[in-house]
Amino acid sequence: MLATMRKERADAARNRAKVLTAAAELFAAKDPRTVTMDDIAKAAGVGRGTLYRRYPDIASIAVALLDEHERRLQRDLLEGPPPLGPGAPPVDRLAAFYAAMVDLLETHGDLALATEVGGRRFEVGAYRFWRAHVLSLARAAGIASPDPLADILLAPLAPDVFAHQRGQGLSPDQVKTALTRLASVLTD
Amino acid sequence: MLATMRKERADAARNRAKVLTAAAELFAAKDPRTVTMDDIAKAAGVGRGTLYRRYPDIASIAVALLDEHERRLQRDLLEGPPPLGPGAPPVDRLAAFYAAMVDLLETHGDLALATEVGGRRFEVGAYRFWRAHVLSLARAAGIASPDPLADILLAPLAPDVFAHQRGQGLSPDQVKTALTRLASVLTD
DNA sequence: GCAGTAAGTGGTCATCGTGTCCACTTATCT
DNA sequence: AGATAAGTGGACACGATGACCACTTACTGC
Repeated sequence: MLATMRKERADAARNRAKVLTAAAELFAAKDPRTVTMDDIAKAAGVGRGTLYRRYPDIASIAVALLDEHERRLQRDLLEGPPPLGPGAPPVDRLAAFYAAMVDLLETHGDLALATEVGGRRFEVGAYRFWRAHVLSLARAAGIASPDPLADILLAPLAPDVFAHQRGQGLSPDQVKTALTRLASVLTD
Repeated sequence: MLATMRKERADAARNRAKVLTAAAELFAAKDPRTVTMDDIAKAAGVGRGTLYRRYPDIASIAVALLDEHERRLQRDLLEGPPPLGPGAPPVDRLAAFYAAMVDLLETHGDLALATEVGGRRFEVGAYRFWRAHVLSLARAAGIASPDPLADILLAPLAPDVFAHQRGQGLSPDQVKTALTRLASVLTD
């Protein structure tokens, strides 16, 4: 019952790669929220059916592209060196997390925006991970009821918020500084 | 040049009212983000063209409905009694603003969600007002560069964030408490 | 009152994106 | 080589958008 699983067909793997690179280029080229399934299919040179076989919607494609970058950060948060990883005070760890997320948004903000279509932001796995992390930091800081605070502390990292700030002429460093101040709510 | 302006026709005013009440009911009845122009036109008993004459999109209708409620809060912020209005310390004013916004979201969250379609959240007039208010509070608190902080402090009030928190079982009071803690970043 | 006029009305139309479906092709296993 | 299931891609139906325009109606100045 475990030997019956065929490995992925070679042409399927090739198409998967073509789809992902084509999608990445499209997301980077124009407003990610206006990219359509048809655009990606055409750019990748595959049919729409092929696209829908693996990805139910645009957001899934963007999530697949973001995945590897997010995984690295997630690993660093769990077992990397302080202040990102364990060992530093909660306030510093939160500030470090904020800074890392700003870097992530700065380099892959287009993908992050694309994952937002349909308003599924809170349902993707990554959000739950970030939330669990912030929640544990808040607990470690001795916050009484940290649950409502977790979503509040994550809200400023919403892709559209960051994009808006960048569009207003704010630099990533300015945002990082402001977020570091925000992290101080874990003091007391 | 001022006598040449005709007043609004009686039937137009009647239709405007029919549209607004019908839209309010629809937004309250189902997920506001799934309400369509056709739905509203049908429910109001008018044609689609009539709808588009005054409102370019769904968000405009929701904005029109939210407007009066938001205006009252805006007036209180500018000239109401403390701690909402002038007179109290910035931290307390921010906390009071947060509490008032939670109440607004609790009673009219459906409209707030409807104004978000198309991702125009930062372009509507209300956002600029809230931002200017928070900005002035941050300045009054002696924050060095308050501009990046303003958007960050407003992010937790995004309609979808609040809706998500409510959906997770959090009560308005819990959210208010957490936001009050957040307001303490204006201390120092 | 009574035209004249412009605002208002409502249905139709073209367009676009979505997601499903299915007949056909092709890689992989035996 | 033949069987089999995975994979492919184009066609299709559907739903929503927003523009368009011929018709109607309420206000205007005479």
